[in-house]
Amino acid sequence: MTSDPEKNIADDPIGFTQHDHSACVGDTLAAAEARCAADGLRFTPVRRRVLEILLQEHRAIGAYAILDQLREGGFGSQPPVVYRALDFLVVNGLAHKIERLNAFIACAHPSHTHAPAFLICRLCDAVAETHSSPARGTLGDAAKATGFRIERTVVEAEGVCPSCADKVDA
Amino acid sequence: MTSDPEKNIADDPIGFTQHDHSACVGDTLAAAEARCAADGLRFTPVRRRVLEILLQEHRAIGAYAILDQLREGGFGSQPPVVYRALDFLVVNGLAHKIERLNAFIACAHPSHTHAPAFLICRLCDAVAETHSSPARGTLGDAAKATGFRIERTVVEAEGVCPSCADKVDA
DNA sequence: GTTTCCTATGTGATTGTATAACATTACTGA
DNA sequence: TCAGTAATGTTATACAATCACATAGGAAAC
Repeated sequence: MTSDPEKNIADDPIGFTQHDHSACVGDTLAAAEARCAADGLRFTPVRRRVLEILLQEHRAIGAYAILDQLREGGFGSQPPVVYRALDFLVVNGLAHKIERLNAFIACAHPSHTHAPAFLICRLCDAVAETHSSPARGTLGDAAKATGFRIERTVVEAEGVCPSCADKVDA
Repeated sequence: MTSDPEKNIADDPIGFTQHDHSACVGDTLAAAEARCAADGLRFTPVRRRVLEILLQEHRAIGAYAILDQLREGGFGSQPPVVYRALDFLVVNGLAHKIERLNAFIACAHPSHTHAPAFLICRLCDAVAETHSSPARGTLGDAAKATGFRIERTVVEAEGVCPSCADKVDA
């Protein structure tokens, strides 16, 4: 499940589309660094490395898989190390947790705050990030009717991505 | 977190409303039994007991909490016992998993198939079930645009239920 | 420049969640 | 009755997350 370096350039499905992967890693990392500096947040080596791992993987990966990669880089190898870094990234909108998978993924749109939603392929585990406004629509109506105050939403769709659908149909 | 028998009659918040709880347990259990018989499914003692536990609790509870209660009834006491029963209930629409909580809850509308959505109170852990049509709206549009085929959706809103909001404001 | 405080990290231990693998039992239908 | 399948029992283990406490590092006050 480790990313193949051979595939890093313009050959990796993210959000089910192709793109220049190495550039996207570098760009996002630089953007994250800039934003942390601007907001007075400390973008420490561990946090940076964890975000880098998430960006390279470009699919949802579990905390312990991240930990394995951290270990190789000489960082602390105990679970709290990775969970603290992930918590920082999630709280500051640089990563998201996919509840369905108990796994994490780098945010695809870190620039603006949003209510993220995910499309999860059950065959290849690729995850595409989009956004939703669940507070509008049926759910929002139900909340309004009962007097429930929504603070945060989890919206995750499971199914088959176009690339895997092609393979299955073939 | 175990349900208090004293509260079982008409005094338990479900979906943030009051109702006759003992009747709802019995009725739902009977309905489940009837439906399994009709569909050729085996509503075995363990499965029945797990559904009963979920109905009595009427909030999301973890697999191991269920296991503790199973044990008392002389059922197998190993994790697979409860996970298999839960899987049966979830697959057949008699229970749902709340991904956000890694916990399970009896289905509130077992009669008709639906895309369930949940309102989760972060203060009292009460969970209300409603329904959504996430395939319509922003998420559906994104899926359509990328060619993703949605098979199942997880929609969970976290926030504060009306009852807890009253207490906080007071 | 040093002291102080707060934040972040390192580490060991533990708890909670979930599944793999395999043996055994029990229902169903030929 | 027998074979096949579905369900259960049980051991072990993998994966997920947190607690508690010690140590180090950076920022601000003095």
